[in-house]
Amino acid sequence: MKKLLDLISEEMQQAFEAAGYDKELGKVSLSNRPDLCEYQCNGAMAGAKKYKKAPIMIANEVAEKLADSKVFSDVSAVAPGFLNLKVKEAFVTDYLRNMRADKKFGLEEAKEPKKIVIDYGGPNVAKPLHVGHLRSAIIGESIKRINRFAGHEVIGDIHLGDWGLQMGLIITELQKRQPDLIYFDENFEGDYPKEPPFTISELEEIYPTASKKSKEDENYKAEAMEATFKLQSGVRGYRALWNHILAVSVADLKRNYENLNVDFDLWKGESSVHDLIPDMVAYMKDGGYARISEGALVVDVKEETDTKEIPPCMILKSDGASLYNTTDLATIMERMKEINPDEIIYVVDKRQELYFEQVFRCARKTKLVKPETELKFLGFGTMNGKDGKPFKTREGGVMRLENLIKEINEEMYKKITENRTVEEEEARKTAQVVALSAVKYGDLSNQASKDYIFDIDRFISFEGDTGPYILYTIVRIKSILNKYKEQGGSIEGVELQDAVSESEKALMLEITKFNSMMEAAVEEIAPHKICAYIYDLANAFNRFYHETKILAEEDKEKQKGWVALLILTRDILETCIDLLGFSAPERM
RNA sequence: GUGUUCGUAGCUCAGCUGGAUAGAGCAACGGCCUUCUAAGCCGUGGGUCGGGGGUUCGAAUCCCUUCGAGCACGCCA
Repeated sequence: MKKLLDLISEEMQQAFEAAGYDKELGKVSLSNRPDLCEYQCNGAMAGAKKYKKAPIMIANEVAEKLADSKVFSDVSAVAPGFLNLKVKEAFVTDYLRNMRADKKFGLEEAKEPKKIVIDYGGPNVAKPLHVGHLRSAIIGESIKRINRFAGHEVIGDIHLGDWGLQMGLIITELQKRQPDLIYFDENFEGDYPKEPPFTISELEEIYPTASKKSKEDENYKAEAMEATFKLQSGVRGYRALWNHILAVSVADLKRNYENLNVDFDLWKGESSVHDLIPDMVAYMKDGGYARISEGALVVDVKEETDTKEIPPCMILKSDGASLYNTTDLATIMERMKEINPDEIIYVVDKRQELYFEQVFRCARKTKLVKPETELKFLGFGTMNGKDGKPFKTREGGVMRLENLIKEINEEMYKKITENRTVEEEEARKTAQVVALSAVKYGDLSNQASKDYIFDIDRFISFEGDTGPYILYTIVRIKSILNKYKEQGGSIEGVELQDAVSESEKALMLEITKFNSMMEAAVEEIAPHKICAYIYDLANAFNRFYHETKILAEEDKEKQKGWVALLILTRDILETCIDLLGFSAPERM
């Protein structure tokens, strides 16, 4: 569907042309003076110079041509040359009817659907999720959904940190604690047990202990590196242990992400590409891309146009070991081979921007990707506490994600049960749903690239620009629709009617913005635009709600029109929050 | 040092490819419930858009400069 502003602009452009001016001048935008008009056109002022005419004269001539317009109910030329516009109710109604009939409420699906891989989440195996993982999960999930809605094929990959020294550390510590485990018996040739020799909580305790020891003790560190090497070279028992670690850890991660309403299509990790590394390194050497610098293997990625020094992209460390770059490049190689995406989006902490710039350039230069493959870095800012410094627990440690969510759920439960009687089970459930909206909306309503202040009290508030406020609005609509049905009304075949009040028209005009908003959100990868939109939409609805008694309306046709409007508003709001990654309860 | 992002109301944030009087929310104050969820709605006060220059008929927005803050700058991920 065409965007409303485009339709209006076309009408205006015809008028400009009819009056003898360049039609390009007839571009219409939203009014920035809602007290004066709904839309405005500034073309007369832009054309004043070209036609050596006072802008107001041009505006007047154009306005005359629009006297019988089917689109505008009011066109007035105002000094110094603004064209102030109001649209006809029927024109808006017609547009909304088309929106209702359209699957995507008027958003045109991508003409050439792209295959997009989104790399987000990025947790480490055997380490609990902490607040640092929250943004990547929330933003990545939303972007995945937004792109799918726009008609693209999207594959979400969690990209686990499941390889390297951290695994060696765990195995080493395990060996210290349980040296008799069959996995450490080099002569064992039978099948290893199916049950892991540890639980997730043990695992989560083992890693920090091992990490600490290795920092204090050289010998311990050497052992861990040895274990890492054995694992990577495929020693059976080590591989079997690693598989246990992975399985236990992934099960726990899945549970945690599920609570966040986040899921991944692929659970690949650094280990997935380990075997590809030798070939890739050989390819880079043979292709003449890589050279030795200070003992390390690097690919130069600086370009003529750089305003700063871009260091080369390191492929192998001077000790010959692989590093972050190596696995990331190998992952790109693997993705191109197995998925062949048109685009890969990395949802990563913005501090890694330079690093990814190097990786992207390297991938291009070495032709790991096609020239037309887009590699996008979506860096997000830090989640800070109220003091403006990185978010910490009260004790100053890193906050576990699970605990944070638990705490917020508890706060929300308290709020919900305050001054009202709700069944325990429903209250718990509702609290969880509303709490998730609070956290996600709190995060996504900020521009991803900026740091933001994580203020629980503000986010879980039901007042103002918050997730709970949006949910409350949806629940209100649902409640009216339910009561309407209880009264014997049918929602089948209800049809939108022309607005009869200011607030109703304002609500309808707000709804019409959906497709242009979505287009921008997709184009700019900007979930916060959806937040801003639904907040405005919720406000417009609540204003309308306040002055319109729907259930008490005598005129049944009028009432049906409102019911249709309610349904459309609800559907759009629910579609939007789904794109943000949360949902609304039936009651709250 | 180099690069980069940012600086908008007391606080937290919007502000699209330059347009009229710079917007929300919170906090403060004042109204509105015998009627669909008052977790709401309506209203009041609050601003040198960090400073200075420039481009333009017109700048929070574009350019330059300056001050201030964050972040990144080869063997961590």
